[in-house]
Amino acid sequence: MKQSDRDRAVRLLWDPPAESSRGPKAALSQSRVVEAAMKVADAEGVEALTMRRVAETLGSTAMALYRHVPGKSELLDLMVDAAWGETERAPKGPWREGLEFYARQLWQMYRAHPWILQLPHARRTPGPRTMASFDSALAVVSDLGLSAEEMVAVVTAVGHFVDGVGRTMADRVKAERETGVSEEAWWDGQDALWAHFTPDRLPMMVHVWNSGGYERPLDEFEFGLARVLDGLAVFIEAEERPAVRRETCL
Amino acid sequence: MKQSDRDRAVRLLWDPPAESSRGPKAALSQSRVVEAAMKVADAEGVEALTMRRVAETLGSTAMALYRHVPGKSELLDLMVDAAWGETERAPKGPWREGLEFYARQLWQMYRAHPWILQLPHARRTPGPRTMASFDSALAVVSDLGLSAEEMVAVVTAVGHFVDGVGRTMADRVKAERETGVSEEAWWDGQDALWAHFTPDRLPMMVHVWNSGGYERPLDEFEFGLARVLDGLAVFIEAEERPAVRRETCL
DNA sequence: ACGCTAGGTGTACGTTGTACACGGTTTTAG
DNA sequence: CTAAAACCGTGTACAACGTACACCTAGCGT
Repeated sequence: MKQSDRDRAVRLLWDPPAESSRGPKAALSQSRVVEAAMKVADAEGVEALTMRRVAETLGSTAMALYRHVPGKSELLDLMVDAAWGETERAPKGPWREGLEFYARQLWQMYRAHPWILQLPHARRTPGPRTMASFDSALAVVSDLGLSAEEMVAVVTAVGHFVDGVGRTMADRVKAERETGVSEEAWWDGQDALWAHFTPDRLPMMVHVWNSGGYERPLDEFEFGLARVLDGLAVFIEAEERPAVRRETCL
Repeated sequence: MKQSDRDRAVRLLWDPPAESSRGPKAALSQSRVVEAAMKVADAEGVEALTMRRVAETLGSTAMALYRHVPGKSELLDLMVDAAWGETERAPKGPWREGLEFYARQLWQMYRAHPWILQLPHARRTPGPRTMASFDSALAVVSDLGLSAEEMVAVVTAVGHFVDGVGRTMADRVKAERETGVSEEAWWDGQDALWAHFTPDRLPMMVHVWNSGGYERPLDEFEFGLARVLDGLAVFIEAEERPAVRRETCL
């Protein structure tokens, strides 16, 4: 990606597009394209999100979209920021409630728009609404005597956990939509697989299965979130914090 | 996916392929194809993983691969299980060391084969090596008086966190490979973006930035893992455990 | 009234997974 | 020893993808 492309992406997201007066009245607009694209992705998944399909739902042609959006990549940028725009900012108050609120907003966004988790995340130019949400999360942990690095680490730790559960959830939603088979029905049909789960090979797995460990599974999001917040509490409320400082991990 | 496809996928992973005696000597084999595919994915990313590209590295043609692997989807199944085969089983011992070991094995696998995190995960037929690793993780938490559901929840919570950091890491690796620009250099070149980060819009973000919160970031994996394990410790070592039971979250 | 500008269309290209028909090679059956 | 059967690898072909390019048309500013 060239510098010019990056700057264009920034303008696209941060400077609202000026509408022109000349030429024929536009049947489409940037926001209409973005909305239509989100509807397609919500209903049919990211793999159905093609320029032709979006155009079709708008009663237009693929190439018409390019008058309102520079390309598919930038369309995705706009869609992601629009999704963040639907989240609420974390409120001021006790850090634990605030972080939990942030996590639940994230989770809700991923449930409404699971395609976000199937998109590449790094190097995506962050939009104003994305940043506003992150800013509100930082505010939640701003009065705890944490260093700036620690504030960032705390918020991103929550984010990483929600990303992890979210991805699993998104994959399941996608599989159910594509196959029309529920998660439960799918595993029930795997007799050929179960035959290989023998006590000599997978002792714990078989034991857990026979103890009903998969009949009423704990909610993965609720359980994990509670643990993560407990762990952050240990860190935040410690008298002296360990110095877990290193160069960037990558 | 039809039942026959599922059963075939199971056989593919769990029953070692019998080699045939008739016909010309095979220049390729299933394991050679899988190895070559992993090398391509490691070096060039999952988007470069095309049948033609894999065949090319083997000095063969795309269609030749179909004699050894039913299709691309099954090839991915085999690749994933092969990657799990490179991990070590978590040792018996104190639960915290065991879970940490499991998390580090996961992390190491994701660093060696970041493409795993870009593949759909749900409904992938688990192979023997995948299951063996999971089984060893269950064994680590088997003597703590947890219920079967809780054992599963604890292990998957760790998995979800590592998945989350891993995905971020994988995206960064991919972006660096594709663009040839390091993460740091990329953000340095985003002057047009920084111009929009004003104190009135993003007060905390600007404050954190000015306090050097991004100069020496904490290691996201190490920091988060310590918090998650702390949180699990609170749960595991509690006198009475809360009953966080619900129907499946999805 | 005229021309510039911008919106929308149709065609075309290279790349993907893989179905299908084919030709060559080796082992087994008679 | 010969013929058949089984198997390996190749070449061609198709539909779907993002999008470059050339084109036509509608409407505002002069």
